[in-house]
Amino acid sequence: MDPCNFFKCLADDTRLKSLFLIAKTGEACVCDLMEALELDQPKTSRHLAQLRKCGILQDERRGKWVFYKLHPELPDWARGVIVEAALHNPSYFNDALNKLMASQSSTLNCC
Amino acid sequence: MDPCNFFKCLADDTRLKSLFLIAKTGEACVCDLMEALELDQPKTSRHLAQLRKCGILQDERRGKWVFYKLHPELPDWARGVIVEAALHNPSYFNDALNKLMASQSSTLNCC
DNA sequence: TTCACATATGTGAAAAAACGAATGTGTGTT
DNA sequence: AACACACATTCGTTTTTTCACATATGTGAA
Repeated sequence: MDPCNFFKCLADDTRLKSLFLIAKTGEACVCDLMEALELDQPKTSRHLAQLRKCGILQDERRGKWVFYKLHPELPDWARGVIVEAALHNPSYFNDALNKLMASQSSTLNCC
Repeated sequence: MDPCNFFKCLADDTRLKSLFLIAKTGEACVCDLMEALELDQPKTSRHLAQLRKCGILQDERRGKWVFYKLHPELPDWARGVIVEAALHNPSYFNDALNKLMASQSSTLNCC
């Protein structure tokens, strides 16, 4: 995990918010992230793919859906950066987090 | 300090190594950073200026030289990100750090 | 004031990253 | 098999970032 590449991955609004949301909730599927961040599907998917390819996220398919979580082998310092940054910048993604948690706890939700 | 902009500032080899060097040594002047990182002068200066303008670094002129250090009002979480990342990635900038410390401790050095 | 040195900035070109739209792939259902 | 849905990827374009080169500014010494 080259530190410069790692920070490049965090240096985008879509990716950083996705990471914060996933760090806070443990995991999330693509459709919930799309709705929480109000993004179209290809954009969401492309950024998640980038985070997966560099080893920050791990994906897991369950039926039709794909869930993303922080990669279990992500180095502790890198995980710490994400968690601490999320902890100290709640206003940056609070709206999205509320939407995401509402989806995840709703029985009406797709997944 | 918007977290996305903060990470954008770290997402470049020159800037990240400069920050790591400054975090490790406390402060450094532009000419020492240039030599340690083997970069030309405008490139070094431009990246340091970017870090200064976004509030990560503070500059201080002493005679002909300008010294940079981490900004005293940098939020703790942001300082922690830089310090922890540097601590866990020594091989990323160790060569440059050795050169920098050699310059700083040499009486032959310019500043 | 003139000069040498250290640092900063303006400019246009090149490289890299992000984008939207269309299409492809995998899965469960009928 | 045919279909609907969730997600991934390709492609050409636009935007953003980085770069090298030239030039400007600030400082101390002669």
